[in-house]
Amino acid sequence: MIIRTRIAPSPTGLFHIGTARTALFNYLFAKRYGGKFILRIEDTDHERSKPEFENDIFEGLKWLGIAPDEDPLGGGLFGPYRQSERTEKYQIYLEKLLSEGNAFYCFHSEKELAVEQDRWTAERKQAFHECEYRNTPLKEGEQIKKEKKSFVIRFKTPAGVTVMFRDLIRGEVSFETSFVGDFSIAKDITVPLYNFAVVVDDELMKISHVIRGEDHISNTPKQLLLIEALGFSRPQYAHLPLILGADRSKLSKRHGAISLNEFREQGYLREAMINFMAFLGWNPGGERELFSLAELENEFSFEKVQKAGAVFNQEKLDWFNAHYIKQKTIDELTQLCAPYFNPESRIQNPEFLKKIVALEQPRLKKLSDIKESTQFFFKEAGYDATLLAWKDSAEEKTIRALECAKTLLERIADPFEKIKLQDVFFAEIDKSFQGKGELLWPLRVALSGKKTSPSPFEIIEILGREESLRRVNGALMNLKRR
RNA sequence: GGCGCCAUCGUCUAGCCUGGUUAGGACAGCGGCUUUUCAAGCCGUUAACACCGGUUCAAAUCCGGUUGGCGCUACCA
Repeated sequence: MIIRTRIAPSPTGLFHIGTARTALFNYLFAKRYGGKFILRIEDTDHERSKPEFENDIFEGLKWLGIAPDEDPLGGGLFGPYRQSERTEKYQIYLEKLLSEGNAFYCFHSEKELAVEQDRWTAERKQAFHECEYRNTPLKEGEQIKKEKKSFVIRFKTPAGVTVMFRDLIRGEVSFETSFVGDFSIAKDITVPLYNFAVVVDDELMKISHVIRGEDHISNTPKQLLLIEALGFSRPQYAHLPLILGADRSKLSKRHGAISLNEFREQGYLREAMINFMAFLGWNPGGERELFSLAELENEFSFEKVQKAGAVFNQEKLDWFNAHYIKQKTIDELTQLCAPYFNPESRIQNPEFLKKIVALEQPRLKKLSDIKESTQFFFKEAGYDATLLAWKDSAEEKTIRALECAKTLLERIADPFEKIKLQDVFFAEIDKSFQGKGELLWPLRVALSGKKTSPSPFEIIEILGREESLRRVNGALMNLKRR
């Protein structure tokens, strides 16, 4: 069998992390077995679909490096790949269902339906729709349709049947049709609804494996029923565990689902995103955690996919990101950081930028951190004077440390070499200091205004003697004024 | 409410299928080292089998139940 997997997002919102993870797993499975990965846009709901959201999906996939083999942009043998362009195809099967008596027109109003639902709830029963119109002959239905303005096409669900399927991740899952009800499949002959459209598309696009989120499990029996009525072939199913928020509920747009492109804008590397997402619900079993996309393609299997939902852990993502940032060469990293520098730094020459990127590399969690963490190279930052004191050392000691640094700086001729600078400092250091931290911490803060920054010697080297002296003096004044 | 899915450290998870482990790793936390500051790195450490029963010499592992969590419950996808 030729493996064909697909993702079918609806462009009604940004391309978020859950969809991206589903895409990744589809891609990995397809690549693992030499199959095709397809992107289909589910925009049957025209009003809610927006082109910019569709674009967000294309861009996100491209950025991750998991571009589909067939999609609305590049096309393919089974297009079109946008549901809004496939209406005639759905119509054929809708007519088939109708004429064979497997579907019917339902004329209940939304209000009537709501009343029925309330009744079921009150009786503590399943709230499915058992339609009185299910046995109305098609001819008669079409007649009523002319008079009534409100109607919907429903599937005539056979009663008392057990629908069973083998999920690649969960094993056997079964549903009783008596709990499914006569579900809607189209608003009209030219307006198909989700459950029906997917089934037709999957058949026509020869999809062999449907890999999607666990939230679709309860749609599966409906789709299976349609597949059977239409005489289609069943794909294999794999329902992925959900990605959860910190409160363990499904990550959704309204709470915490950040779009993939937002991660990119914040400066998360694609390598980190891929590695992190792969481990959200999957684990190869060994102790290794660092995998490239290519390595993932060779390792992926459904047996190693988790059944329970996975909480999205930003700290772990940051760790992956910091790791991949450290792997970059200075040239690569400088390029990646370029868009994040503040405006003043743009005018600097590339060699200078490379120097400060190299200095900050071990401290970077995401690329956008570069702006904030290198700002002090361009402009003296304001800071709280109490930050100047190392641990709990006394204020006069801090002042002494800075004065010591000042005299040393004044004595050294600019330009200087880093090693020499450090040697001079340590040779001349006032012996009354407990440890060198008492000198180095205040100096570093005076220069950078930050509690985490590169070494003072590295900063002085870049800032130069004059600017360094100015900042040390500034710190001194700051302290004495208090 | 109904239906479905699920249940190992705070989080991601290994182990479960094929019962016997000091229940392993990673992130975060904490402590230390780096006889020089912030990081980084390295080392160490805290911390879990939801509960109750059954089977068995032996249960995280097999079976049943309970509890809990989540998902779905549209003329959305």
